[in-house]
Amino acid sequence: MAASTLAEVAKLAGVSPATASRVLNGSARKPGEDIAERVRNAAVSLGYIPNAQAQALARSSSGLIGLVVHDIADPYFSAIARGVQEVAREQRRMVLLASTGGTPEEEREAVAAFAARRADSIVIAGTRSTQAGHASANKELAAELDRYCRNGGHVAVVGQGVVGAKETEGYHVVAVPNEELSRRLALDLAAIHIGQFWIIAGPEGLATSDERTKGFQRGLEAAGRPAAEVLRTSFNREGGYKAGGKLASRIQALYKADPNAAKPCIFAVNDVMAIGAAAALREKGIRIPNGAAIAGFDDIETLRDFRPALSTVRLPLEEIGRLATRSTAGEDVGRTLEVTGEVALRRSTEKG
Amino acid sequence: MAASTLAEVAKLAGVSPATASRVLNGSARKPGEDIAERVRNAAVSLGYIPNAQAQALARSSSGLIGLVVHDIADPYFSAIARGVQEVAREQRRMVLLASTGGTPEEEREAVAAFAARRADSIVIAGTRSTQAGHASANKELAAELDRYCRNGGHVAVVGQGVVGAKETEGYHVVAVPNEELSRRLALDLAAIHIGQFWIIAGPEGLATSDERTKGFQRGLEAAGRPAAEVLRTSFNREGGYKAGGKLASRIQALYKADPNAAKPCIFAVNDVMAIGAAAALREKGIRIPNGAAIAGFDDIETLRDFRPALSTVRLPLEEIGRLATRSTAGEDVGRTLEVTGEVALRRSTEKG
DNA sequence: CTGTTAGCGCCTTCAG
DNA sequence: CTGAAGGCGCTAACAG
Repeated sequence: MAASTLAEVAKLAGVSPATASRVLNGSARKPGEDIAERVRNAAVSLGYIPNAQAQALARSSSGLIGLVVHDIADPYFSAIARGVQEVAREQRRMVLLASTGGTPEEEREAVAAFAARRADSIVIAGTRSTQAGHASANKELAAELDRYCRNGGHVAVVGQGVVGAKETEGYHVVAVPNEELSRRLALDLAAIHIGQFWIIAGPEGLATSDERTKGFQRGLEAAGRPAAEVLRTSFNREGGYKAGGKLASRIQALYKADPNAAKPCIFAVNDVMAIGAAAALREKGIRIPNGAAIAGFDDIETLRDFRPALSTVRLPLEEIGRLATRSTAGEDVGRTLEVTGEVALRRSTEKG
Repeated sequence: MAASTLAEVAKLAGVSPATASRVLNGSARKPGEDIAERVRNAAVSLGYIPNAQAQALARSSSGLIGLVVHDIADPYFSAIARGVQEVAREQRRMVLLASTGGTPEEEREAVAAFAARRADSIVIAGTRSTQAGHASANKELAAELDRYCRNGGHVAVVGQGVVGAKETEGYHVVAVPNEELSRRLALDLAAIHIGQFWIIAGPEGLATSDERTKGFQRGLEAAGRPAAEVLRTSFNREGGYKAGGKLASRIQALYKADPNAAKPCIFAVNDVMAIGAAAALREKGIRIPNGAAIAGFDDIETLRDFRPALSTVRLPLEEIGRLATRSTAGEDVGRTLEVTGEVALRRSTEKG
């Protein structure tokens, strides 16, 4: 027993499929109320559900919006996803989800799959990687997107543009001022901490991580402080934990050499890493903020109840998702797709 | 410039569309290698991307799997979503996402939308509500699902079955033993805590919340303890925070009346609520676990670094997502779709 | 093994 | 205002 079709509804109502279509779906011209009534009744009694696939094929617009994230379980991405989902709902469209793991090659696959499904637009929330090994995959991703746009697709990239993507029609970037914000964070921290700085960063070439690292260093420099040593690790909680473990030993050595040494300050390029690092420090007996200060980036909602409260940079994640989605839907959000954030100093970096 | 079609590829290769289709897509019989080669070249040079909509229409199978959650930014759901996504990828299918907010009416809408898109299967991860006001919406949801199944769709519901849904072919329930697990949790807690118990629960009628509450009460009873008083609030962090605030006053009163009163123990029906409650208690100066013990449910990954470590019940969320997805894909996962969890006692409910 | 012929379910010109 | 006809892009029976 298959779902009933428009033709069946039409037959039951004693009209032509064309008329039935006009009644049931949003057509320009409305048939007479009497006949419309019959059609609607027929539709209900048959439990008619329009076949969106067929509609999409006929009007070449699917009402689908593709969302690419690294990992939907990562709170950073799920917050953005919520924003995307919200707008999609408002616009009566549906979200197609793809978690990729983060390589440009996987993202290209996802984009291709979305293109195959004729998604009207695509939002890419993953961060760009400029690692040498990813050069050719990046090029292919850019090519794929370019083709998608030329075929009338709209794409919005969160964070920074896709490496090598042409600024074609329909290609938007929701810029996140990572560098500027972490520069400010560094400035604020340098004002209260006289000790040494360390940065826990993601793998080299990960754009978001690189930008935040660079901005932080610039801030330190502006404050007349020496550059921080950078520990590279994976861009997630585990990475933070490992790096935290290493730093713990160094911090212990520091205090052993000089019990009155100035308290060091750690900047992890995202909150999840900061939390991991904090866990490692705690395990080694280093208390925060007494033995070391630590700050993150993103201001992940789920992590706000963490104690000591984590200093971080608040990013309007949901809003980013909404903005990205709107920008692909023709709604002119204004040329300036730059979002803003703000430094949030809390207990984890308290003085003293 | 529209995307090129199979017909164009065929023409360029000098073959019929049928042949081109056989080469490019997974057909049973493979054409000769020489001609296949030509077709492939033509496809590449035209940048051919098969139109999944058209394919779906023709073979009446979309490769789509619909996922219904209350809120994708809630770590409980995003963990399940990760599992779903994972399996979908393995099976080369795509995930359609719908966040509903949690009412049966919205879920019905989502299911209808998935049905319209001819999703091959649907996974519903939200919790059921048996509130009186939801009775008719539940009925409609059940009817919608039933129809979907009769039309050949597969559905998997996480947690508990949809109220009133018929046990038709293609309808699976991934049962979560909420009651049993919280019963065990209560038993374990009763063994170390002699004080009073409180339960912070969601709104009445929310199945998951009700099951966990009931199980906990049963456990207390089995341990020879009086039933715990239940505070109903919303099923999220805010709800936990509010309830925590109320309890804080009562706990303070308790200690004021008797400075040596036995420490009370709070069970929040999910981790996110527990964290909210803990935050409220802390703000009112009640320390955990010294002034009060608290436990949650779910063992949310992002919350594991919370201190004091939260006692909870570990649920294999990702596995649940995987299982649900597999069960809808014909892969016979075995009749027993019951997952298991385990009590995890940690510092937040430490004795003394 | 290839090509031809019908659809899949719907929308949208066109006539009537 | 309604109905008939063609087409969206692809697949799956049939012929050849």
